Amino acid sequence: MMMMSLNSKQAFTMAHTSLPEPKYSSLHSSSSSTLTSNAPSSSCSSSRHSSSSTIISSSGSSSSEVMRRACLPTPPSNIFGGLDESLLARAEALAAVDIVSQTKSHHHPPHHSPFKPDATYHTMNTLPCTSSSSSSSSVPISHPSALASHHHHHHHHHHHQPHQALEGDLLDHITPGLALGAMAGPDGSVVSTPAHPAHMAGMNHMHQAAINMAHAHGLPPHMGMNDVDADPRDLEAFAERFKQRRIKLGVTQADVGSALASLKIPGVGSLSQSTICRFESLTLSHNNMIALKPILQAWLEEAEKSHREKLNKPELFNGAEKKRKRTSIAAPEKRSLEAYFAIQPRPSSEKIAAIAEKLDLKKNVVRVWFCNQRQKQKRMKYSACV
DNA sequence: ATGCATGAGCG
DNA sequence: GCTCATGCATA
Repeated sequence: MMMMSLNSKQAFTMAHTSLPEPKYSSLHSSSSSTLTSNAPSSSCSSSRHSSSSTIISSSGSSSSEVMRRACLPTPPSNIFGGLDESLLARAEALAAVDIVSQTKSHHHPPHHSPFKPDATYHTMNTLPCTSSSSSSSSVPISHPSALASHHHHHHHHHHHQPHQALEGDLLDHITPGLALGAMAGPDGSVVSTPAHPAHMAGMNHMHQAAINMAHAHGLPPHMGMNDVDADPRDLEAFAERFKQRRIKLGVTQADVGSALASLKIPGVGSLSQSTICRFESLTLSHNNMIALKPILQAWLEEAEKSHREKLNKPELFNGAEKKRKRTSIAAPEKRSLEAYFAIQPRPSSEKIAAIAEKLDLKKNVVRVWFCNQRQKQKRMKYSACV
């Protein structure tokens, strides 16, 4: 498999209504709770979905994602005044149109499965799981101190609050449709993924204190708390250098992630390939970037040091359950969600429920989608900085 | 490289 | 129930 070169780096400067985002407490002491407490899950594949919108028809999501970010149909900000409904309707209409146009211009695998309502596909391959990087200890990093202290240059104007009226109307608008079309439980949500108790077996714990300790311990004095004030520009530069040097060392993102555990920095375990990738591409929050920087920098220095040693004397050693299902939201539904998001990024629970039913998705899926969408907006490159 | 998800912590 | 940091599963 080759990797896609699609880069998510698009310039994009824009004023989205930004975030109020005041605090940063974070810290993650992840514990290996094998419980399946939440996860409202729902019946796995079949179940309600009468909506004709086929789910499968979508697949070119990644590229569209980029486009999406690049050119968001930012709605006039006065929307909340009163034309919300019309706007929404319009957005949906547009979405519908898009669907059509896109559909025809779409290539697609010849094979067409009947279609899945939920669009969730499972792949349960039960690996004996002796995989190499099994240590799934996560590293809850974050810099309370950093955050708390002074840094952060977040400014942004905040956005106005949508009015309740909007919500009401919006719902009214929506509800009728689904009532007729699809039936679902009262709350529409229900069952869900079988719950995968096994997937987070070994997370570790950590506290901010530990992090601070980490700095006190193995990290160069000049970088510990200092990078607290790292400005976006520095982070970007570092990320870039990091990637370059990492590649030069012939190490993959995944390798870096698991190698972090070897640094033995108190409280620092391993990280996933995803996180390393996001760090390099700056698709993490500013704070997360700052928290990770010293750790990755420490790794980089260690790695280069040992690499040099190897070069000097190369001759000395020449030897040598079920898985989580990923829900897939079809393009049409996604467009609708985006339309809603443009109007109201933080829909109420009720509204989420209504949207979920209308799109024939699980409520939890919709809720999570909105959460993730909000997080995306906060990603470094496109929001807070620069 | 990214989409959808989990879970800690905080209200 | 949200925000955040992260991760698994996937394209």
